[in-house]
Amino acid sequence: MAVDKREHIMEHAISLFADKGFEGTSIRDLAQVAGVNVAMVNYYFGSKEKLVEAILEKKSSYMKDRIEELEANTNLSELDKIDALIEDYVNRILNGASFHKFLYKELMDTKRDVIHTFLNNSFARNTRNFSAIIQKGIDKKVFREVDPILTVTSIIGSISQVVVSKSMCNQLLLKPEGNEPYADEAFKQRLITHIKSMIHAHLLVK
Amino acid sequence: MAVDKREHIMEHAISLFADKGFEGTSIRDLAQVAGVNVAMVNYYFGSKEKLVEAILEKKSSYMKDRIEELEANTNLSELDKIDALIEDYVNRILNGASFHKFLYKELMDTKRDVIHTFLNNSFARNTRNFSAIIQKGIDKKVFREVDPILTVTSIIGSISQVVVSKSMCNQLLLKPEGNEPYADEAFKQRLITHIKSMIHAHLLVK
DNA sequence: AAATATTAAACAAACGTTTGATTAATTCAA
DNA sequence: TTGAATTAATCAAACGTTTGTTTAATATTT
Repeated sequence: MAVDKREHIMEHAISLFADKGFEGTSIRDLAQVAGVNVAMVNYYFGSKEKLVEAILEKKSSYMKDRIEELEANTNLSELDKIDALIEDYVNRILNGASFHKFLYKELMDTKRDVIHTFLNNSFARNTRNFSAIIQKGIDKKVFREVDPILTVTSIIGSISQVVVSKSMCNQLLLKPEGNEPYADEAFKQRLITHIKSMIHAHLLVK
Repeated sequence: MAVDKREHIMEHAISLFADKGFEGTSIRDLAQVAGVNVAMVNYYFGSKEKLVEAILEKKSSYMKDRIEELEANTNLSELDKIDALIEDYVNRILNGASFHKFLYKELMDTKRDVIHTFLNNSFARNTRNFSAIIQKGIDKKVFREVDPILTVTSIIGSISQVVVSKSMCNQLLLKPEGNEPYADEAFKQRLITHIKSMIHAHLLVK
């Protein structure tokens, strides 16, 4: 049961950190929500900060492998690779919306330096690797001479913007408060379609 | 000196809240950085939370007025209005990068309910008003039948993504740590050019 | 002199963490 | 397979700090 309980605590921590922030979530809050004793967090993870590191270690190879795999793939066209990445990003980010929100908060936060640096490097490397695919398409003269880094920034930014606030999202979709937009397959598809359409026009059109 | 000191405290608060978060910034931190006594924050603002409300009240008509003004304007084409808004957003957000980061964190955070609700409504309303301009362009058959809400989401998301982390931004621009990318006029222009180019292709091309 | 601004000190509450006792699970010789 | 020995897990209580805030005295302005 030991491993299960660790993950049980981590899942609740992700959701609380996403909504209330790291400092905004007390270990007593977390313990209560997760249904464990206050001492358990320090027992299993050593400290509140190490809990964050454990969460990142567990969850954070994230898109890295997928991007590098696609970058190396020689069968797919650059446009196919970008389409695949758009789909993957939307699915990964929307399915793990709380985790992504939590990542984002930590990325913005300079307080926990090791974590801040780690996340900055991860995000920057993923963006760079992704943009290398676009650059290859430009070199092959399949794509227009767009700004590869900022194009990737727009893709990630489009998805992240959606995930920043559930209630803003519901307002924009004209859904009632309490709706779960990120779990809605139709919305996921709508977002994928929009981003693909925008990026295709951006990359391909004269 | 009273008003000046109030604003002096607010400016330092914005920058600290942006980097360390609301709960991550103690009043003692703030007082020291701002060079005032700990009691001054409560003396001038009443509480730490009311300090946030004062900051929002001061700074947060933000883009609302500009969007509504442009929406009502009958001289400009829809495309001109969108271009104007892209420029305004980039300039406003990058010039007030700390403030925007702080806004974003509060938008993501559900802990302070009044503020969370207020910001959600503001962001949603701005997005809706902005998208109404796009909708009008679609109705006039000047624009393609794009997704207006998600198109605005992409514009705002593209800019926000840049502002989320200064060190990620510097890494991507191949600038040394410590560089101030948001103050760089050339980068601002590069971002404006990219977004305009992407959105134009998205809106206009068959 | 009255009102406003500033201060150091003190407040209770909440914080992350540790403790020492208790229970549950596992190990392993008989 | 049993039952003592060892380890792991859980708990309530307490620890020392830090937190936001208040106080009461002092300084400055008006």
